[in-house]
Amino acid sequence: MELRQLKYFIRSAEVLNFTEAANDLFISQSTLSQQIKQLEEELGILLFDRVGKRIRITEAGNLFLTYARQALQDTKNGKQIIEDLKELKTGTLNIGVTYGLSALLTDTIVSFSKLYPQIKITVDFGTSEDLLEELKIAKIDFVLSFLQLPADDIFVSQVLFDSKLALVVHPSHSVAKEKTIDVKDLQSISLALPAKGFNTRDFLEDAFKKNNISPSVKVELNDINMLLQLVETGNWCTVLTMASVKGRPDLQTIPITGIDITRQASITWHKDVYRKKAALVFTEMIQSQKH
Amino acid sequence: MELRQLKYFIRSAEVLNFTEAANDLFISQSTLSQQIKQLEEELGILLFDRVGKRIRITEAGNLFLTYARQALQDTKNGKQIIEDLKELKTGTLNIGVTYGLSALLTDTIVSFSKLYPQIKITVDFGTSEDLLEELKIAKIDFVLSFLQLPADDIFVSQVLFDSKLALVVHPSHSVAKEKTIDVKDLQSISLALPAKGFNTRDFLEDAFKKNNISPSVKVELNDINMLLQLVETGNWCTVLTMASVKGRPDLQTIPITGIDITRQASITWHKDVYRKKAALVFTEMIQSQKH
DNA sequence: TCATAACTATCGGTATAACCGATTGATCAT
DNA sequence: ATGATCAATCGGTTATACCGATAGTTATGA
Repeated sequence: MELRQLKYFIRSAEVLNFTEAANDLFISQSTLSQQIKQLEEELGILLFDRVGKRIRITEAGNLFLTYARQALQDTKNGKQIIEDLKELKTGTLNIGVTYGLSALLTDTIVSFSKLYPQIKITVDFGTSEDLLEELKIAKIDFVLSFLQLPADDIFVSQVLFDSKLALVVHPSHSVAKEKTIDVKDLQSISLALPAKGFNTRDFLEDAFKKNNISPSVKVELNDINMLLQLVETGNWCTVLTMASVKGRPDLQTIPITGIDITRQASITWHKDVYRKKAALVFTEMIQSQKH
Repeated sequence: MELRQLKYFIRSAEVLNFTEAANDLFISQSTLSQQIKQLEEELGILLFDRVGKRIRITEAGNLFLTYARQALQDTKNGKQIIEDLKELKTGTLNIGVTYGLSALLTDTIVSFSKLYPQIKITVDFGTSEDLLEELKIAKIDFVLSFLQLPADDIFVSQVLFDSKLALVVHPSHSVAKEKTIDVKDLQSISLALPAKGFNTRDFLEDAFKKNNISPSVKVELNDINMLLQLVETGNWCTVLTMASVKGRPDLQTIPITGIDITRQASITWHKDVYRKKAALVFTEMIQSQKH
């Protein structure tokens, strides 16, 4: 039994005329006759009575017709949901994002949701390591993070935009009046930084080392929001990319001079995993936003 | 898209391993790979991610899986109902019967219904002409009637049993004490007979004519039950086949001598219409009953 | 690190069966 | 009667489902 035969059968049952049904189905009458016969043989029962030059559906045919129609409808529904998925009328988008880039997500999520309200979005915060592991098992569709050498060639990355590291201070802080700050001067400021292991912290640590600078780190935190809350008290400063402080107008960013500490925000995909349309559209929206 | 491909897809989704699925499906791995690919091309979307030597179902695949399963289930249901029909677990039996033979139906309906309680039975009473018309358009499965020349060769008939015509009287009637009655003596008895046009009446009329007998018909009725009710009053007698009075122990049948008035109960089928199993079993039960 | 096993994709060839046109045989309308 | 209509059948062609072999990849283990 094949869907083809069910289609033939249904049309034949509708018009009760093999010749006409065959025309409708764009096949020859002989083919239709054969296929119906084949279906009848498989079911072990006649679906039509051949009375004279007419056909009439049998009780069995009528009973079977319901199920044939249903089966065909199911395949149509299945096709439709795939179309919906392609047109972003359904589905789920699973985003992985590191803490440092979480701030830039908000705007895109808002506009994406407005355009495609039927798409469900889940956001997974985590360290790069955690997220790449999730990406590996396709738990998330892509990872937004700062660029790092791909440890595994099952991943491919592309750069979204550059974002410089800057000193983040509260306006009440004494250095808040400065237009810029030299990297050497960072040593004299009490800093609150992301905990070691955080991507940005490791990058910073590396940059300090290369410039023989030993900053005075007073607080380490594994949560960027808490970190920014501490900065808001005015007791500490921190160093983050500009992108990380997006949407926090109460805080001030002061460019750091004497060192090039530009990070590249990037998106990472699994090499082999199908890139669902929702993911492609979403990342295009991120890239088209100004940073 | 064909059911074959859906089966392949479903099994593949279940074991997430083409090689194993191919074994389960008794096809080669290459064939499975090709068929899945074909399905994916038709849907315009990947159903599986091929990551390394593994496959993983995509979001689209998961969505589609539900519908594929449903479609397949529908065909199974369709097959099952056909099987049930063959096994007499469902379906409808439409019986056409002339008034004269309606009495003999009761016992068979009772025992058939006991054996196959899920089969719905409808009984259509009517004249032979009406019933044969219904048989022609397959509104009924067969006709139980007294044998007559098949006016149309789209019908085929077979004899069920012989049934003699007899005088039907109520015990209170004056002739009730007689063991037999000669056909000539019928002329002296007030008769209530089926209306002209009724098969039995026409047969009787013909027999009377051939024997130069003119009975005194006092009442004509187009309903056998009403006729028998009249006979029960003791005021009239009637002439019917023995079969017609089956199940009426309150009435007495007196054989008519001096004339051979044997009728043949028969079953008539449409030549070309599929004989459903319920109908075949039912008629076999009728034939196996004693008359 | 290298070999091996496990797994999927692809290629070329074969066999099956879907398909067609022509024909037959039947029925229906005129 | 006669032609029109319709389904079944036959023989031949084409499409394709299928297979085995193989390539290419990844995971496993010595």
